Amino acid sequence: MVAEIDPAVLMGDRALLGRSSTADRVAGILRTRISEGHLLPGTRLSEDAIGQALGVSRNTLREAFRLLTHERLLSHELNRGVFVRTLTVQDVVDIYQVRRLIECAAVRSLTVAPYDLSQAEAAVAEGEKATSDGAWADLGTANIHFHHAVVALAGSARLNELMQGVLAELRLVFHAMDNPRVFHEPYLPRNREILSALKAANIIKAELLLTSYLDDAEQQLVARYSERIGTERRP
Amino acid sequence: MVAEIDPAVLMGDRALLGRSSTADRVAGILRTRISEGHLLPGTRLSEDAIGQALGVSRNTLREAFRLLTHERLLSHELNRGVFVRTLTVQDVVDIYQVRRLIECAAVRSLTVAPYDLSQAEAAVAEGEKATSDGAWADLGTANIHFHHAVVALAGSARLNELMQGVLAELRLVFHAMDNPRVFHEPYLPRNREILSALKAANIIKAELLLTSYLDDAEQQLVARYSERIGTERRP
DNA sequence: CAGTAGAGGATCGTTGAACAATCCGACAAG
DNA sequence: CTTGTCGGATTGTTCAACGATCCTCTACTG
Repeated sequence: MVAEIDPAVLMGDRALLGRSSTADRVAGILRTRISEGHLLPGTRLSEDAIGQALGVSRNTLREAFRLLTHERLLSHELNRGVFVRTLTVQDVVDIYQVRRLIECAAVRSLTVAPYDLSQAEAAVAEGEKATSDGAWADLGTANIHFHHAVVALAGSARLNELMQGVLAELRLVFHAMDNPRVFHEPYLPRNREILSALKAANIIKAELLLTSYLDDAEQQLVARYSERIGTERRP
Repeated sequence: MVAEIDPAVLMGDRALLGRSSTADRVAGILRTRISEGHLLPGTRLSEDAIGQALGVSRNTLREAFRLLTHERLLSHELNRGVFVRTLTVQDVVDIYQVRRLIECAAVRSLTVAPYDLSQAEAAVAEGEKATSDGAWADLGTANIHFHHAVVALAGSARLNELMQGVLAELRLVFHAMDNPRVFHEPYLPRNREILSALKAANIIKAELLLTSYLDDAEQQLVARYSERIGTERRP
């Protein structure tokens, strides 16, 4: 009898194999364009124009739109087309409500000692590198990575996905901040502080730090965002 | 000047008005068919057959499939088609991990006294009516409604939507229970107990009850579901 | 002059057909 | 029993077309 192959070995390769589909690739392109701020909120995405630009059919493009609409990056208005989503202040408040509940719950769920903080550690390092490079947009990304890593501690695929979506939405709001440095930089040391508390297995402290972090960010963002929206009424 | 109409009055009608789109309606039909158990997990949904049966084009049907795939009710395998999702035991575990975190977090977030328990109250009543009618499938639905109401206490649209999806997935698992009565009935009084604790503003007790509820349900479901899957290997 | 009605153009929603790519099952060969 | 191959069936993708809907601009009426 020949030695059999452990099926688990091949599991990782499955993703490489299965991922194709033009619609997915188109969605990926648009997703990065949006999250990097090249397509600003409110922009209308014409099926004809984009389909022609990317060289895909309208049907395929519509499937890509559908994908991004469910990720809340696009909003779809019947017979009017799709637009890059414009978040309301209420959306921002809801996003932070979700973050408060889920991130804190993820931290509080850490009872067994050996939990893996390497992702969170890496995200903080990423943020410190971005700071020393003066790449403030990357700093925002690193902060997002850190909080994603915090949620990942709960070990739930569904929660990870939700958080990924929520944080992608949050990026749309970040683009309304005209000075990313003054907004993002103060939060980097706070992330490291949270990480330290987690390392020390001081769950209570970590949760308190996290809560105040989110409260402050929300307050700052809402204040800045609401006045920003007020000035943008006239295109 | 003609008397003006209060805009709020028309808000309710908007949903009726705005909802069109053949794809959405098709998705709705399939969604209820699946959640009510007429389409069992593993069933393959042929584009040709269903498109012809519902009288819609293949393209439109594919948009509907895309919708339901993102709701995790269908699984889409490239070049093979879409199937009614078959959850793994790992999925069930993840679903209960999500429920534990979110439902408990929602309860714990109740600090201000006047929170609205009418939805939860109604769900328990719905369950008691289903029990007295002997409608055990409705009892399962009522239990789901109760826990949805618990999450709704957090007041977050995004959390509500997540929970709706997770509970819809859970319905797929429930259909694998051959005796819905013995599975669902014991949980009804526990829901009422949780409701009572909430009414008395005893948050800590409510959270403890909720945790043990979810632990028990998960354990029972995993045990029953894993052996069920084992027997279904041969079609 | 203001306000409304209507025509026109642009875009979307949906359909049907077509072709290539891929998968599945059966059958034959080793 | 396993492996290779073939043909049918289904999906992935594109294209063209038509009706429906919305937006804008014009012209008419008071």
